[in-house]
Amino acid sequence: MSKEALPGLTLCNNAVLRRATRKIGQYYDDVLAPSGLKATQQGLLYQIHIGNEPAMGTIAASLIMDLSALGHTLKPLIRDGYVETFADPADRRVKRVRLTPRGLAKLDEVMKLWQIAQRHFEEVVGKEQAERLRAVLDDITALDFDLPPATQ
Amino acid sequence: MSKEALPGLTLCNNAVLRRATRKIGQYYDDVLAPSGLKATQQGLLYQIHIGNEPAMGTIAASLIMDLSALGHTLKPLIRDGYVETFADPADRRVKRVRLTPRGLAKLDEVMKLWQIAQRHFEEVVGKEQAERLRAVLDDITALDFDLPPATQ
DNA sequence: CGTCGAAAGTGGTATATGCCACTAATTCAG
DNA sequence: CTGAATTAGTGGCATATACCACTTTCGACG
Repeated sequence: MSKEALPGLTLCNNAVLRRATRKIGQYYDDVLAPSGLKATQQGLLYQIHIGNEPAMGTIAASLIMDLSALGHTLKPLIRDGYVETFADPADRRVKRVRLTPRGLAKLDEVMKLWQIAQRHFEEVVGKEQAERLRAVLDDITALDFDLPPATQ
Repeated sequence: MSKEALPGLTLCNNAVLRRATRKIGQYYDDVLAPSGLKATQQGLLYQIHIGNEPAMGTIAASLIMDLSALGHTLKPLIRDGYVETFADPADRRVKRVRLTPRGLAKLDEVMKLWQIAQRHFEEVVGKEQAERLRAVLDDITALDFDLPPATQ
């Protein structure tokens, strides 16, 4: 009996998504490795870069990520001097984030690797297929799954 | 300028995948919450259940997950008495895994919640769309992205 | 104004995952 | 049969992510 005989592996939307994320994440991480950054960190630096000194809550919302998780994820980047934070003068509850010059340089460096990873990914998967995948994922991500539909 | 104006957010295959995984994972976790298990744990219990007292390496390979990561993930489940391990008599390097009776009961319980989550997900996303998504993700997951294509 | 509830983050705790160095058990070449 | 190479897991360390209880600020209201 081949492994394909196992049911369920491909039935759960969440499980399939997770598994794909591990695989693809592994691939991007491997390509970005020479920079010393993980793909998640590259993505976060980029997100900060394209934002206008975004507030933490803004970043978290964009990435659909828990605010506290973002705080934790940011720490290594602050520790390594790529990112710095400062209180919004208009509302001291708000903490804004920006790249340091060092962080900007690092982002340049890692984006070159990202382009290689992205290009090869699209070669292997197919540009159309990749585009379609991203579109579908974006659509789904934008949907509203109210909690329990009939958690009776 | 709307948030949609930001480039890149939807350009990186890995970032989009990760973001979707956070969102969908959140949803499944929420629905499974009454069981006390996370969706990852439900998936792992299920994987163990459908395997034939699978070896750790076998599980890790099926889930495309690092072997040591699997070991870590298994610990809470062992601690809570849902899962037990034993050495393969034929090859004592191999450690096999199985559900305890308690684990089997818990799996039954959580699978009911999973069905609710899964059903509602497919209602919201559309059955066809969900199937297509899983198929594409499976395809991509099966591909071989040799490391650096031209990491020059 | 003072009070009170909402909003934004922080810290602690727990799971999810990966890498690396190391150990134990097997396999295989000679 | 013995020593080298391989295979399966473990443990430590680091990042990724989430939830919850708190603290600090704001803003609204009487």
